[in-house]
Amino acid sequence: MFTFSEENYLKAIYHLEIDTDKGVSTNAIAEKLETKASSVTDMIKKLSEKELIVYKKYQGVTLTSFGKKTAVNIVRKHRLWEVFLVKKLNFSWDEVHDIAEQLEHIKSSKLIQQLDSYLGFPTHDPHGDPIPDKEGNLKVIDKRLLSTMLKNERGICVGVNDSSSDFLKFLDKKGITLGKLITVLDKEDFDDSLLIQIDQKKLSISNKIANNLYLQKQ
Amino acid sequence: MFTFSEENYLKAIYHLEIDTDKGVSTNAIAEKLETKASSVTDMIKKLSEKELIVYKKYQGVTLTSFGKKTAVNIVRKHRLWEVFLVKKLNFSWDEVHDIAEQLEHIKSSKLIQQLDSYLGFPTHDPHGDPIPDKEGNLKVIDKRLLSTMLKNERGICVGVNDSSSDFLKFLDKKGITLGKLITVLDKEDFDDSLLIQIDQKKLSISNKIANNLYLQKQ
DNA sequence: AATTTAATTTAGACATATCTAAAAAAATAT
DNA sequence: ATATTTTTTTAGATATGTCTAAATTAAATT
Repeated sequence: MFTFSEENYLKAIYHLEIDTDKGVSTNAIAEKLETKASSVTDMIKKLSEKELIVYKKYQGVTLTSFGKKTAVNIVRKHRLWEVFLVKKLNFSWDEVHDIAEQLEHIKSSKLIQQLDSYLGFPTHDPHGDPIPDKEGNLKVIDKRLLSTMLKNERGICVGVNDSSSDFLKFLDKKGITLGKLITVLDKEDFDDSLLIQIDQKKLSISNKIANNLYLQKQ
Repeated sequence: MFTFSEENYLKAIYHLEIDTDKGVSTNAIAEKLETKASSVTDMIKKLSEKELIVYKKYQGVTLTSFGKKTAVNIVRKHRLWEVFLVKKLNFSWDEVHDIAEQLEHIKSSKLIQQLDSYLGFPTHDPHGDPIPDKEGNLKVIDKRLLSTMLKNERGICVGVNDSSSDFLKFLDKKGITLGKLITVLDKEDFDDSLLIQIDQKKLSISNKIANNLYLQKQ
């Protein structure tokens, strides 16, 4: 079907498209994939010939419906494998990304179908990101960044914006995991830091942290 | 570490080395991997530079201990994934080979360690082939081809020589699975076919079939 | 031992995916 | 509107892994 490289480009474009309404720029893709703009241009031509993306010179790219379907399927595989690693093989949520990056390229629709069923058709991965179903539909939940919440508001922690191992380990250390109830006790105007309540503890949280935590408002 | 292609060559050489005491020939590798001898020569040079194999022009190749260790690890991963697919994801034994060919290249020692533990440290894959342990040791069982057994001898079916989907489906159809007791009722000199007893049934088995079934003599 | 056949290697080509350096186009600033 | 900066593309190079066709070496046959 497609090469690993092609699949990685499609996934990158898919994620970048979510954050913008215009086309995705060559440089944005290069940055995301840690490669050079010239390499991106080369690959863009190839994906365009295969009708996975729409491309006009200097205009940025957008996924075709075929390209989007393909990209969503890769995301689906990535997130299902992450669930498998955490739920069945006892990995922690900060260890699974790199392995899932490999597993997402395994080609077998039956494999994914069976894995999905084996895991009980999960709707979210260990970081709270939604898992597309077989048709590519996402269960989007109404979530807000902790940084946008006001004093005395509260919500359940349902996701992270940054899945880096360092950030996730930090959350573990502070006892912040998905499903925990968080209440904003105070906001500090000076540095936008927050005083939050979680379990019995009070914690001071920097704006950078609050900008990477999603809550579902209660 | 190594590329998929390098790993596939190592695995092929490993399997071919078992059947011969001399070096493995270029043509044998080419046939096994369904590629051309010239491509094999190219790859041989590369593996030799990396000290995975010993190679002298026109002499055939042998794995170094480093090469063998690497190859055994790939075999280990392949067979563990096969067990996973059959035991956990309800695949049948004739469906797992191609998927395991992909999964065997996933790089993560922790993944394999956890998978091994999750599966209960299996010693054999769904086709009866032994799974090397972490150190690369194989539990070799004393098995004989059904075709070498004499009239009135019997044994437990413990493995197959040919893991092709067609052959395995044939065995399923005849009710021949690992663990079954098979008794040789008669041998036909004319075509070397066998009359065997399995469960309550009597079956006539061609020599080609008998040459691909391993029994553990009772 | 010479000849024929088979196996192996070399030479040169091609496709994929990447890169650097330079050129071209678009966006921004003066 | 012109000049400058940034973005994007092109041109040409490199590495991997493959191939065909030709040359070389080894093995088998007479």
